[in-house]
Amino acid sequence: MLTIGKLGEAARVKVPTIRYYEQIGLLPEAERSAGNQRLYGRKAMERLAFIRHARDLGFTLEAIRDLLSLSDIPDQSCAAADAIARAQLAEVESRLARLTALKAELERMVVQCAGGKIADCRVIEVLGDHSLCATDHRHPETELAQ
Amino acid sequence: MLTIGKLGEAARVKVPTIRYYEQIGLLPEAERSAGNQRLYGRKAMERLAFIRHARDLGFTLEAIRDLLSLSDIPDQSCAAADAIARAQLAEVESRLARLTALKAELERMVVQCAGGKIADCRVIEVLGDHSLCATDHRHPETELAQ
DNA sequence: CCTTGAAGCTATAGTTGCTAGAGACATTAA
DNA sequence: TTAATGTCTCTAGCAACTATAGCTTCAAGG
Ligand SMILES: [Zn+2]
Ligand SMILES: [Zn+2]
Ligand SMILES: [Zn+2]
Ligand SMILES: [Zn+2]
Repeated sequence: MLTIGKLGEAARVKVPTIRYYEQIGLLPEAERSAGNQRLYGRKAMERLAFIRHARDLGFTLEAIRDLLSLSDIPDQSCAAADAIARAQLAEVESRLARLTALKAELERMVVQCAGGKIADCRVIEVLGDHSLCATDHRHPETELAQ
Repeated sequence: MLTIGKLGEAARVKVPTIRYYEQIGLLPEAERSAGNQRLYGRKAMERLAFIRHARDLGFTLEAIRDLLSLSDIPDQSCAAADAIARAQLAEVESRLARLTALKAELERMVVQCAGGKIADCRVIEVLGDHSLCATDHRHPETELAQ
């Protein structure tokens, strides 16, 4: 059995994050030692590794919650799990598209500035006027974090 | 003079967001009508458009605050502004690199799954074991939102 | 002139996914 | 034994908004 610190080390997850996952019900309540400290076995370790890996791949905690529920029913079809992964892929692709446009605009701005005074700075100028942009990079609707 | 609603419409910024920007000091306190409602002129409009455009390009509010301060001193060198833009470009490039790796892993997962039962699902399997991944896509350090 | 509905006001709390602190108890090594 | 580290709970904070509640103000129609 591992203490929370050892578990965090093993899974490369910070201790408060583990407690947070327990608090929101993503990890089950841990066993406790005589002195009330959390103790973890191999199952908890695997579950945490799954969460960590899915987070590294950009899945939200909600998606991970669903994936974990699904993974508990081995006999069921994996269509739902695959759908979550495909949705995540689509999300990543849309962010990629957006970031690619941003990169182009930022490069243009930076390259075009001759580096004189603020009054003539192309960076400031472009930021004040989207019509100087080459692409329409604007926020389409709600695109969230990561 | 525009009411907050008209300003928001014109700049495509939601009304509560405008009030929020004022609250955090990104926009100056607006003039008020006899009935205590905010009124905006062309200068406020331009400032808000600048903020909105910079946000669309992924700049943080902190960076925008600095850019706005700089833009108020037309005689000074634009080196600092250019540096902020270059830092933002670097940030976008690093996010792009990470997302590109994520996309590859997600595609691999989704393609490899034959679509049977959860017990045999490649998506679930890979999420549980990073060593099945082709690249090291893991969170390097602190990479923030957008 | 009056009413109704939309738009505005303030203040507070919620979102996501953590992270940081305070103050108390537990465990471990010297 | 004592000091250092680890763990406990609870609360608050981060970015950048968004949503709600309960009010006041305004513009248009009858
Ligand atoms: Zn410049
Ligand atoms: Zn633009
Ligand atoms: Zn599958
Ligand atoms: Zn992996």
